[in-house]
Amino acid sequence: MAQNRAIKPTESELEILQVLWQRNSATVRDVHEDLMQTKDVGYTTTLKLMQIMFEKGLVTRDDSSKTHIYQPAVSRERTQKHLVGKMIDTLFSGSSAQLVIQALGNHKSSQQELEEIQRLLDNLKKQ
Amino acid sequence: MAQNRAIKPTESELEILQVLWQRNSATVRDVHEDLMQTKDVGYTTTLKLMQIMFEKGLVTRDDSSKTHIYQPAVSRERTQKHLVGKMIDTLFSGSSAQLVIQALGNHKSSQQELEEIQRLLDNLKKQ
DNA sequence: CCATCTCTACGATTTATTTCGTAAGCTAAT
DNA sequence: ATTAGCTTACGAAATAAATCGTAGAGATGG
Repeated sequence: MAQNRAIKPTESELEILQVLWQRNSATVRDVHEDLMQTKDVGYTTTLKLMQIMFEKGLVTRDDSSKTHIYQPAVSRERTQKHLVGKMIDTLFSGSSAQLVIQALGNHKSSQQELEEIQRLLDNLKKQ
Repeated sequence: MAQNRAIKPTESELEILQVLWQRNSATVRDVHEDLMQTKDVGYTTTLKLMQIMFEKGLVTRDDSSKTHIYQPAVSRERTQKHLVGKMIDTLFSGSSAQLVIQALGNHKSSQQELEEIQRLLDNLKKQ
């Protein structure tokens, strides 16, 4: 069981995890350059955050070479599940359908994605 | 345009807004007692938070009588929209469909809600 | 009138989060 | 070997959020 901490990355940590999930593994510089495309922050800030994340167990790292290589230690799915659940609770009074409606209504999806949702919906309706 | 601040309630503020949205208007004590059902926190903490929210413009209040009466100043819908949008960005790489799938998959909805989603989906597919 | 209760205001403290400067160690190129 | 360029470690400051204690005002019931 061990690492069963509550998954609660902060905003900034989430941004970093986002990058790590995408690249699967990355150095501090990789992450930092990625982040710099959207926000302006010092290199050591990114470094520090990633060190803290390591301490918290949010990421693992390979420090066998001078430049450490980081990987996410929490899965994207589990984190999504956790945060979506929380949002449903605190913002949608527990109704996942309301969240779905909100998400579908205000943000466009491709035809293909809509099909995927349709299939899922068909399944749920059968049960 | 005036009050076009970024809507960014903190965790605790969101809990309070939740209560206010539900009741439409409430005193600090009302809110506090509601919150106490799930968390344990001092009365003055709730008071202070609500005062801060007032300063930020997240709530309005009627202070014509000694016991002030608060109301939400931001709509539930707009707040939902904002936060859902942010979540889609930072946690689902911009794919609202992924969020929908996550929400539908992990949290049960009533048959009726599924129908509502179906209708919405039909509409979207037509366009 | 007085004690008690409930409110608000407000300052202070604590805790969490983000940010960055500086130092020191490697490595590669001069 | 010296310098320039990266890298990590680490402490500390700045900012944000949450929590609470205390004081004082207004009402209420004895």
